[in-house]
Amino acid sequence: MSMDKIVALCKRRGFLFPSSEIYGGLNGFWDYGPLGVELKRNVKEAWWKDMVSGHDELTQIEGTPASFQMVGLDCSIIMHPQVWKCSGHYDLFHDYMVDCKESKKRYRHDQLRGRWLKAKEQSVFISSQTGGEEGLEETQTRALKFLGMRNKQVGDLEWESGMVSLLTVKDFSVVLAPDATQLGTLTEPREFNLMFKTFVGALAGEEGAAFLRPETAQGIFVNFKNVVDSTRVKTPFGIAQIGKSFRNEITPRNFTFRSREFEQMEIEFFCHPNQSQAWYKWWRDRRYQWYTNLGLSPERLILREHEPSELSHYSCGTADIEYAFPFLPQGEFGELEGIAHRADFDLRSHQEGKLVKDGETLIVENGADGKPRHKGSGKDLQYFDDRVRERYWPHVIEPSAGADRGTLAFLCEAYAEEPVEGGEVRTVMRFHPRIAPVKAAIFPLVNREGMPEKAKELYRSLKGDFGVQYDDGGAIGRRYRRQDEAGTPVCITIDGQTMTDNTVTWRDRDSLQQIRVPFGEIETRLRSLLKP
RNA sequence: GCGGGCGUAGCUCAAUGGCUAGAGCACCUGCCUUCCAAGCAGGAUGUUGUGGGUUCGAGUCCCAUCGCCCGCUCCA
Repeated sequence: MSMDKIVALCKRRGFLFPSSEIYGGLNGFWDYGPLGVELKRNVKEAWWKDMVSGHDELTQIEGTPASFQMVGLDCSIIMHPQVWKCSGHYDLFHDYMVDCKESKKRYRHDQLRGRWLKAKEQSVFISSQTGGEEGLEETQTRALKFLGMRNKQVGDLEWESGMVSLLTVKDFSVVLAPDATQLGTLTEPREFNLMFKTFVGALAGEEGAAFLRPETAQGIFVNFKNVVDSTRVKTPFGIAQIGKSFRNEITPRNFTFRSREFEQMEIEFFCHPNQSQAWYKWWRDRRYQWYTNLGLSPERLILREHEPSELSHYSCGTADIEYAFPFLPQGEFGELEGIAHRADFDLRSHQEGKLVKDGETLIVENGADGKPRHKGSGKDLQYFDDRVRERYWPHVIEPSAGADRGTLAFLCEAYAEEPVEGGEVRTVMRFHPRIAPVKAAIFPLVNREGMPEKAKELYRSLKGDFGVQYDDGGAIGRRYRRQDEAGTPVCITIDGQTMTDNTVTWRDRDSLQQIRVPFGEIETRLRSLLKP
């Protein structure tokens, strides 16, 4: 299925528009139109209902170690800057980059290193991206080439230092960049920030610098104590949040898949360390199931467990739920959701200071001065279980879903073109009724003989409880096709027979079947269609 | 960030540097219409992505810029 057609339908029918389009658009930002906003709201509401408000904490679900509670949260987008230092985002997302004017390549300033070499009466810095033995070899080869010497003249090279970081180099005019043939092709280091920087207070200045959150999860961790103290939740329990996040993606691409402003649906699930592996597996499988329940085909949806080498420094298990988007090459998948076992990394980091892995354990990362690199809050974020009088940092399972990515996957999955009688091709969005933007359309078969009045009466009676549309424009077939493109599961037509026996035509979007349904059954039928 | 391609009506596309930028579909109004984009009559639709330049004359040629797509890079 071609992505172009899906994008075109989204634009034409009002699912998605480029942001600020009349001014030429803005790369990495998108707007949801009238149909799109309903679709995305339905996705978010299905998630919130299935994960939070509809959760039964009294009953133990089969396959889980225990019953559990779920509560929600909605925290501010701008938080104390220290949050992002302790979470690791500041270090991970905040780099200085240097560009090579000759090779057009870009490097992280702190990742380049090299050796000083005496050459032609001056000192030059032969740089490399690799360290260790490999780096020594590489700088040697490059030095020979740069000086136009033969391999057997290796012994004549006059090295003035071992491998040192580019950070120690002040004068870039004597640096040979890793892919350059001449000196001084690197630009000055430029700040490269994947987090959106902003300023709190009317007066711009570094002391007011802050960041738009790159994820919603940290708001949950920093409110962990507040929630525990205010709600009587006991482990195991989860805190959920839906909200906007912001990342300065280098290459926004693939429609809304990689946007700079996006919405997340995240859960931090706090449990006893002994049970965390069991919970991790259960959440992973449950979240996969959620997507298939809402219509994503298992043929296009995979649950991919990360290789140990792929894992973040703190994680002891991560799985991605990935969808075979039409814009990806055959056999490739794009991430919809990550389910990570984060252990006690976050709570401890916000208490003690940013942690790093030391062998199998996590310790506070120290700066050059021997003090914590990023100081924590110092607040006790341990959980005290007064049922067994035990104090501990709960381990955390984090199912983190992209609302826009999920919505995009549902759009791609729903899109279908199929031949119909008469050689025509019909375009239909086969949304699960729960997420369909419009639940039912109401038509009078013709605009006379009391049909419009009867149809409007039905429309008004349903409008309060369901997203329904009224349409009396053009021929009936045209109206059906219009609703097919919007993904409306049911069209209800008031016709001549309605006037005599009080039944309507109930037309199914996918099968095109028409049945007669008594007026009084309409609401019940719609309701059962929308059951989870 | 680099390289390539593209940008004309809501959509698909025309228009040799030269007349008022057209056609089909879709859309709107009316008529007609008893079930899957039917018919008839009429109607509206454009700063040719944007800004400069060359030219008597630019949708067409040049430059810049924005956006989209593809590949690389980057990121994870």
